[in-house]
Amino acid sequence: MGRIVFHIDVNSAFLSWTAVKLLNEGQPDIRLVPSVVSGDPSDRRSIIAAASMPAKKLGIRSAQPVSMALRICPSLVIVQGDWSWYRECSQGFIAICREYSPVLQQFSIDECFIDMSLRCGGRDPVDVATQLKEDIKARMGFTVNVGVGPNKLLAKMASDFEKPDKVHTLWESEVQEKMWPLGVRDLLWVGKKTEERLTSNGIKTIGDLAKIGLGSLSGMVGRRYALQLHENANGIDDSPVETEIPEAKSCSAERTFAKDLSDPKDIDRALFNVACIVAHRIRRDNFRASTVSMFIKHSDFTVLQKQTSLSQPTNITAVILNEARRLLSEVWDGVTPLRQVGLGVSKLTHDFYEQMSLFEDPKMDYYRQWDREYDQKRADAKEEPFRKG
DNA sequence: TCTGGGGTCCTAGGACCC
DNA sequence: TCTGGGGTCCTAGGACCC
Repeated sequence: MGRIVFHIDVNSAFLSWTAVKLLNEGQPDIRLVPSVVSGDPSDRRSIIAAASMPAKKLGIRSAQPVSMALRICPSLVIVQGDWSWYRECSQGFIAICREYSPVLQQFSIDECFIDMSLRCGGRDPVDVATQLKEDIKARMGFTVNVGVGPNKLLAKMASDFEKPDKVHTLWESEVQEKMWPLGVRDLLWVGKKTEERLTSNGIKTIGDLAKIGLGSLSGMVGRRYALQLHENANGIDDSPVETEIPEAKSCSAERTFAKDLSDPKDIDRALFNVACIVAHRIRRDNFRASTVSMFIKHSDFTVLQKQTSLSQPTNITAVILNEARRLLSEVWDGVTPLRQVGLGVSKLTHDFYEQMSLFEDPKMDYYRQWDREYDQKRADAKEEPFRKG
């Protein structure tokens, strides 16, 4: 008995969700006109998080700078994103999917897989998928694509076919006809770099990838990755629908400046801000971190990253900030303009057997108090999720 | 046109230990 | 004195995802 997996993907998620919110407020449906959702629209450097179908028809795409989209379409409607509303919408459609199967894996804020192997009850999976799609539309007010296949990979590839508001299948018997003619870039896990490497070797379609020998593919992308690409191009994917939410492994925050900055005071202020955010998030989720990393992005987009291990895991803002400052002084000359600074922590643990050192810095008590007050103030404030979804 | 913010995993070299 | 091999940890960098 083969498996049946659905992949549910919200169409232009942030844009659809914003449209529903505006409709609730009695405003016109932005899905019907060229419109986009962005971060801060007043920031010249903000980019597009989602575009409506009419905007897409004009060539406006996610990840484009807003300024570029405005040049294409000066009358473009630009709306700022609302994270807490998006979380509500996400939870809503995930809950509906869960009614269809409890074996559900959330893949991102707007995508999930459900294992439907035991849940179709003899009905045509396409009928069940169509019912799910209509159910979400009726109850939530936005549309989704549902991909139906024998595994997660093919279900996800299928949901990416024609949009919006569609159900597509991609069974093993359809792989040749529906997937092999597509460009390699359309295959999951093939990004820009791998596409370049493959096409320069004459591998243009997923079918080319499926048929090439593993040996020569290994020479292009490395053995391990070659194995995965080769299997996926042939429609093979044994990975289960994972219902467990994995523990976070890292937490980071970064700030891109409206203009590149070179004044150490400005850089330090930004570093302070991201340290507060990161430390607050790990405290909120009961973690301590043993590794602190810091990164800078130059005007030309080159990134320098530096990390250090702590002798003891911490969640204290001041400790994290101090390490980051030390790392910054090692990677930055204090003069070169910077586009972005970021700070991350990893090696996260819930172990709280704190080694009370006799020589603990007496300032630690003060730092902890400062953090408590910070957390208190932040508790009611709007908070972005630690991880999407 | 001029490129956000937040994650995961893999690789590769050097240090260190047995 | 010189020669190994294997395992693990650390750090830097790069690829991918949404």
